[in-house]
Amino acid sequence: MNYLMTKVEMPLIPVIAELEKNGYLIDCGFFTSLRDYLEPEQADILAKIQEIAGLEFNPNSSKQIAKLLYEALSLPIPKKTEKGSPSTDEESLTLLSNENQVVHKILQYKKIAKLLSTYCKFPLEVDYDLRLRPKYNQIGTVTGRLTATNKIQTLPKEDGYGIRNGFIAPPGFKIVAADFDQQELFVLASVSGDQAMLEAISSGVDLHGLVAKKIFDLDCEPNEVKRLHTKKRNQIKAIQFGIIYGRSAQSLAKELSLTVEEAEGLVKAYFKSFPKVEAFIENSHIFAKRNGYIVDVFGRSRVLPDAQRTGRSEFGLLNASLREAQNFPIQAAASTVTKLAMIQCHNHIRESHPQIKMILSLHDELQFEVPDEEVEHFAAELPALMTDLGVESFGFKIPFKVTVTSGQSWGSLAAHQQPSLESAK
DNA sequence: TACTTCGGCCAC
DNA sequence: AAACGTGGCCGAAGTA
Repeated sequence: MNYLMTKVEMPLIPVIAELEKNGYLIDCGFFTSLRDYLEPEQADILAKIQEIAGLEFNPNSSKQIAKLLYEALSLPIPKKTEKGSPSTDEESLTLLSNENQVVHKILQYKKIAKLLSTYCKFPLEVDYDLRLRPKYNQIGTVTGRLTATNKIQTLPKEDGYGIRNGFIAPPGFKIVAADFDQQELFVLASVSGDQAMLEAISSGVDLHGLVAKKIFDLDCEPNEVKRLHTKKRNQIKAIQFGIIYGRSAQSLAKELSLTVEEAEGLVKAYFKSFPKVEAFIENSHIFAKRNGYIVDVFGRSRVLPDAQRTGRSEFGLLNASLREAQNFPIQAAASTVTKLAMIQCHNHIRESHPQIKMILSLHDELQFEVPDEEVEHFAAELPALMTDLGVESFGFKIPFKVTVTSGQSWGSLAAHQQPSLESAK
């Protein structure tokens, strides 16, 4: 039997069962108060929009918005949807927001509508004990990641109202969260075997800052790049994420307000610094073209029949496949790393901390509900539990890094006091 | 009423 | 026309 089946997926089943049994405690009062605050706001904004557009106008309808903006008001169409209709998404509306006051109001309305329709209904979805119990799907993605119901994986971070504050620990308990730092970049460095990137990561400094310093030849410390050269650091950040996603120079250029040539130059400089990253990407493309599938270091595979297309008219399909081939070995291996960490945490809790509950798994993060008196101890144990995974033979020669935070709610997690790096060694 | 498609938007 | 990978889920509108 192969590794993934015997050491990952099968042992994970009882962990997921626990996760589903535990659920996440909800502060229902928080959400009903927020709803009661937002509903009149929404009604006010709707009234103002309807003054301009007519009484039966519904800003929840993209069709009606398009009709109003592009027909009645004859505003220019910034972009179209996949099917060719004039787009009314946030990006388009923001571009038009100076043209007409109603656009601004529609944007405000959409923000509130999203919160009310999607993120204020948890009180209706909790069980008798006020716990939300998402269902995890172990085979919900092609890459090995978990999927989950109840929007537990898509709670907004910067919504202005602190939605995450409504996800709480009971009295006498704290939420303890553990995140892998830059998990996918660690994976990329490891599976590509790029010595420069591995060293950059091992150094423990801000990775985007360090790479920006290297590529732009900055003369400050890597950890100061974020403050002193924010823009340059953001460019590197976009490039590094772009590599994980197979992003084109063209779309990088658009996001960073650069010319395509400038973006291409940056990517070139990046690859010059990390040659094995470039080779790894090329090899992923070549493998997928040759074989019609791709496989990661743990043996997880994905069929990619479109990678073998050759026709001119199939170029789009081919390229989409090659991006998938490029992303898969990174995202898939990262998902296995998280699953291994889940299994270790679960086993350790079962043996030593019967009061602790695992309550969330979110791609590169795990959360636990921990009795106050055990928080210190468990927080200190977590990094080793999640990083000593026995995966050296799969190419992971440098340890992953984990950051632990804790707090009364998901929205108020704060850095946990950690032992210094020196004493950890 | 039930289901599907579309446009849109939230996360990692 | 766009050109960024993996998803869930919302309301509107159309269809069975």
